[in-house]
Amino acid sequence: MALGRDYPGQDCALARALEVIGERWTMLVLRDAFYGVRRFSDFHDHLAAPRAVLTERLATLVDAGVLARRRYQQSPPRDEYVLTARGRELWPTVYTLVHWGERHLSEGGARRTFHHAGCGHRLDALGCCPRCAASVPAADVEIRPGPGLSVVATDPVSLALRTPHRLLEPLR
Amino acid sequence: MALGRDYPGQDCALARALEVIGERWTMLVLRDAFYGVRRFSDFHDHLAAPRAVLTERLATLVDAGVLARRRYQQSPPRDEYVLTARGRELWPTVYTLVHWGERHLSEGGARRTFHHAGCGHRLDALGCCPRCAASVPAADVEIRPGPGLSVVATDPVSLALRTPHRLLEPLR
DNA sequence: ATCCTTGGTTCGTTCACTGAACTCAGGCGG
DNA sequence: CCGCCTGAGTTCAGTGAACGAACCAAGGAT
Repeated sequence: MALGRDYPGQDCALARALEVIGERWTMLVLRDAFYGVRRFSDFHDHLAAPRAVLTERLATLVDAGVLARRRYQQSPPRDEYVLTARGRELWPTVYTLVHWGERHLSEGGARRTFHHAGCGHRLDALGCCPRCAASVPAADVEIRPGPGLSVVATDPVSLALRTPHRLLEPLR
Repeated sequence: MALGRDYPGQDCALARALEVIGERWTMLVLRDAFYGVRRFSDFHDHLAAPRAVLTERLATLVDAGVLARRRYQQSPPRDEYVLTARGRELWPTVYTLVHWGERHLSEGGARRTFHHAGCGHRLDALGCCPRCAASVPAADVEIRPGPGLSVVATDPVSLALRTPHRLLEPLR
């Protein structure tokens, strides 16, 4: 009990949330899940996190009801990890943090831009469409490569994200 | 949790942001800063994080321009840590994560509720006021104790947060 | 029969977090 | 002047988590 991934004694919803999504790599796993990544090997190729850590994080997220593990083919048996409704509600958190990073820590312009898939307008700081004056759920967001995106990554996920893509749609 | 510092190879604003605020305890430090905590000993008493970790996290946040270290008295020399404009822009991230935790991980009702200080209405999922139909900056948010808040904590910060309080205002 | 792919598990090394003790400087009470 | 208190750290040994490379297994494909 001495060490741990939890925050005992913090009577706070933020601490509870961080026990689920605050561990190293977890937010990047969620980001990839929103981008359409669903398979273990794609998460691994794109993140370059140790496999054991990835296994553990995916299990934690499934236990918390953020991801669901689904069999998508029987032979050979293969599972994929998809966001649940509860997981999709984390989109504002992921988006606002990406937006903050783009604003304050990105030299050379945005790496990716996010648009309302209906009208094409770029989302504001909270993930709302300034034209439609409404918040945009993840399923209606289109992600596009931005001017600051480097071109060195060669893994399939990075390549797929070089073209505009709707969130939550599987990459392949 | 033992977070490493950085995410090399991730050409992504989220990874850059997590290198600043993704380490263990850092988000809770920011939450406390929004709640009005400014002094090292108050952070320490409220969080119960090891002093060495707290020292390092505060230094990282100051280096990143999220917090500013300010001398508030000369004799004896004492500094306080206050959110900068850049740090205050993290409010939507902190709020949406607290909101998600309250919705999905809090038994027995919300621990704290957040209101538009102008009109008293409770904020929605993105931190906007449903009455005024506008996003509410941290300085205009009032935090109130909720029905799920336990009463066991006895540190000065927890006690001060038993009464409604405007964000960013110093606790004492 | 052998190789390849997917999705892991195992394991030794390295590194970050923990808690307790220690430091230091400036008041303060007697 | 002496000892004690407070705020704000620093130091350090012990431990648990992350790392990465190797290994494993089931089911095709050649």
